[in-house]
Amino acid sequence: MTDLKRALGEVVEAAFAAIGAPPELGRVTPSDRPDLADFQSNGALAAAKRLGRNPREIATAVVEQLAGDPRLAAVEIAGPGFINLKVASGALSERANGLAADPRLGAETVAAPRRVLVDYGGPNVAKPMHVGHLRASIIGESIKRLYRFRGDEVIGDAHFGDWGYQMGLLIGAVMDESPAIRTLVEAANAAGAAPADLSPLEAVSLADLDRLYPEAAAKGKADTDYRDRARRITAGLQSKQAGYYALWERFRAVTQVALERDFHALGVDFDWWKGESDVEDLIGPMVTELDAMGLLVDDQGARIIRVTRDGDKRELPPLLVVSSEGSAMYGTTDLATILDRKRQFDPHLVIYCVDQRQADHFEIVFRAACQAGYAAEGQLEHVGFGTMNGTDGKPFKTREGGVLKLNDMIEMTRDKARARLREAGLGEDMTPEEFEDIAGKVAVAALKFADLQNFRGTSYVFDLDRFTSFEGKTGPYLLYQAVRVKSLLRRAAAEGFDQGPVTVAEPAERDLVLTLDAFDAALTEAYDRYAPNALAEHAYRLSQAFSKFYAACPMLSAEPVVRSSRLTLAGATLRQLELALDLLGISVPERM
RNA sequence: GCGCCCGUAGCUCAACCGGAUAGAGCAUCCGCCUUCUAAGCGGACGGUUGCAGGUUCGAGUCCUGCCGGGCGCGCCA
Repeated sequence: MTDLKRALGEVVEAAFAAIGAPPELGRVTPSDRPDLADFQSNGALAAAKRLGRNPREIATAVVEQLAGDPRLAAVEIAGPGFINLKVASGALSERANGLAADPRLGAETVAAPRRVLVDYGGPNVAKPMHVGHLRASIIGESIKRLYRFRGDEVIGDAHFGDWGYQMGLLIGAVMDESPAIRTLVEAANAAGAAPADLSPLEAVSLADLDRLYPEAAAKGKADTDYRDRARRITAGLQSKQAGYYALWERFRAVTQVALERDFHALGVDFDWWKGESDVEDLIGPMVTELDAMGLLVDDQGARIIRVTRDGDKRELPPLLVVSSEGSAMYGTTDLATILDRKRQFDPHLVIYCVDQRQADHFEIVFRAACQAGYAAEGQLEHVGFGTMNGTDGKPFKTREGGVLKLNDMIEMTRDKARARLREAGLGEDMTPEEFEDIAGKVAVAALKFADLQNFRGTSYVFDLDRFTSFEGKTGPYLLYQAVRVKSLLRRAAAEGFDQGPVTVAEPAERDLVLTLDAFDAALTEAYDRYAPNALAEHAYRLSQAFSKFYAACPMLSAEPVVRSSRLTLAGATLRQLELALDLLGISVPERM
């Protein structure tokens, strides 16, 4: 089912072709001047330049070709040669009926589905997630849902940071603190078998790890012996010594519980919980293979891959594959992960939803992967995002200056949502469970919509009061609109009112149908540019268009034919809005 | 030093291959609830798109320089 924009585009493109102009110039876009038209084509101006003719003359010739199209109520030339198209009400009604009958509400699927892997979230073992993980989770989840909805086969991978020197540091620190654990780990290492009784490990909590890690990291920097011990432990873990491994598994387990709680609270879930540890065994053979390909170069005692290319504006650092001390580096693991994913899933596209600051790192890794033949040019995409800042414009910190834990942020937002609901006098007739459910949904909507309404590349200011406001361009406003339609439809159903064929008559109805029609264009843009904000914008516009329609066009009290037409519009709006919100990772309660 | 990103209304942000009068929300002011959830709707106010040049019929968008801000620049991840 084609939207009006594209259907009209085809007609105008054909008209351009008919007069000997490049057809692609006939592209139709929503009008910049809604007072004059619904759609416009600017191509006559460009065609005039190419053909050396007068733009208005070309526009006139094109308009003649369009004459008689029943979908067009008016075709006019304005200004220097803009072609303005006004859609006939009949065509709008027909389009509305098509949308209402379409389970996808006008959304197309991609012509050639791909296998796509979305790498997002990026939690670390032993460290609670903090606000920095929020954007990756929100944006990544939305991109995953969007790609899947458009027909691609999509895997979301949390890509756990669960390996390396940091683990060695922590194992040492935990053993220092707990003699019981030290005894257990050392015994298991000596025995070469997993401990029979794991119960002493249960004392290890995420809070302990979170407390110990910064101390251990600091000590490791200052104290050479301490660092060397951590490295030995790391090596022991990597060779899977039973005691270290058992303790590490405990780290993973306690972390995952907290991560799942946070992700669940945000409505984020993954298909894969793979981590750096999963590719550990691949690294040795991969290095051998890279060496055999002749890609590895010895440099200052390390083994590197040079990735500079002709035309680079500056010299990009090489990929450090093996450090001078013989260990694999961050980029090595990333490269091995690319190889692993190729073997496991053979993706056409891997989307890395990671902070923009890692742009250079990914460029280096991607180039190396292409050189090694682990991926083709364009198959690896770093979808970077900006930072979330405090009201002072600097990266967000707590009042004490520390990093805010994600769980605390979610809790703060929930508190705010509860307070807002109570202020509005809502929830008094609800069970505590329902109230909590709604508060949770309002909080998630507030956080996610505040994030996703901005283009991902730009940084934005975190302002909880603004995000949780029920007024204006916020998540709670969108939920309110959706809930209002639900309430209306419930009443209509209770009265036994049916939905029926749409007849577009009022201006508010025209605008609503035109907005509904723009859904696929928003999805396409969001998909092509990895830009959920295009979809967020559409959801907001749809809500606004509906709200105007709601104010201008009474339903329950209207004549039966008008009523059934408007109820169909309301129903289609609700379904498209809920769908758009779902693709943003936002779910709508039944009532508020 | 080199490189990347950013600079749009008082504030927070948009702007679809370069198109008409640069749009929303908040804030401020004025209207609208005995009728479907007013968490809403209508209206007003608010701009030399950091500055200076250039390309173009046309520039927030492309190019050059400058000013201001953020970030990154091999043995952490």
